[in-house]
Amino acid sequence: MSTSTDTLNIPGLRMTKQRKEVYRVLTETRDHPTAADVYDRVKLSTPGISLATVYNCLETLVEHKAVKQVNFERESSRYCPNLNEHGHFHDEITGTIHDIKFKDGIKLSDFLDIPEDTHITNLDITLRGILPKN
Amino acid sequence: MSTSTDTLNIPGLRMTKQRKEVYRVLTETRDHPTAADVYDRVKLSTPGISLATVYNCLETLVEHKAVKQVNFERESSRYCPNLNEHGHFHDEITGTIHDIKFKDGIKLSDFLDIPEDTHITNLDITLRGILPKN
DNA sequence: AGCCTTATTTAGAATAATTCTAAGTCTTAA
DNA sequence: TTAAGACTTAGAATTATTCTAAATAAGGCT
Ligand SMILES: [Mn+2]
Ligand SMILES: [Mn+2]
Ligand SMILES: [Zn+2]
Ligand SMILES: [Zn+2]
Repeated sequence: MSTSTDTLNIPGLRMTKQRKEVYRVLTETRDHPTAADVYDRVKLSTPGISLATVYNCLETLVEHKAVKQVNFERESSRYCPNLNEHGHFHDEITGTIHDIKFKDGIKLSDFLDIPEDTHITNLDITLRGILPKN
Repeated sequence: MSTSTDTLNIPGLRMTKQRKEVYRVLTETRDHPTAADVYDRVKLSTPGISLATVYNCLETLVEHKAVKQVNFERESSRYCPNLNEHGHFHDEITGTIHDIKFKDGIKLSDFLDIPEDTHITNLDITLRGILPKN
């Protein structure tokens, strides 16, 4: 919940102003913004940045596993700085997206029928729905 | 596993040749084809069909819950005639996509931390990985 | 500091999946 | 039969994203 003030550092990468700002925007408000959202926010502090650079920075951050890319259906990709394994819930009333934790100690094979020893490299769980007592 | 010979019938919809053929192609080979794949296959029996019509038919079938639309990351949508609730596994070696059953009697809240009484309208689970002894 | 090499950024063009538009065709129900 | 509406079609448009090529910035080294 608290904002880390550590500077992002990825070995072999130049921590340019643009990369730092894109990353800062993602950690500052964890609302799963799209690239266009990030662009709008970064422009406030870095007016000269281009949308291409925002896409480049996001791609770099994703490649280096500093953030996650999250897709809902065929909408624009969204970006998430939560590196813990988690799913996403899209609230149909408010439009907000919430991180969903997996129950502690649960294994994929506890709820999915997958062959023994399958090596899972990626797992995406996304839900849409309506929260109670809304 | 057996192919049903029942004709698809959706109340209020005209079962045109195009819709029947698109649906037949989807049930005939359950390999999760893209719209372009479906187009190629339907053209064999219905050479005059247009890609727009394939998209229209797929959209109609999805809207009426006769088939499911499945998305992997930002790839082209794929289509699946399996109406049981299931997830998808994308085999990174062969590129094939497999349906994944949920374990019997499992509830979402058994493995996900969601507020009580949340009304889930949609659930997407997709995995990528490598099968054993490949 | 000045110079060189390479990474990064940038604007704009290109791409690709999908959706839209408008016109033609088919179905169905009086 | 005929009119209304449903459906299909070709091609244009849209939109998120990626690509291209030129400009700039960052480091490393002297
Ligand atoms: Mn996210
Ligand atoms: Mn599928
Ligand atoms: Zn998240
Ligand atoms: Zn399926």
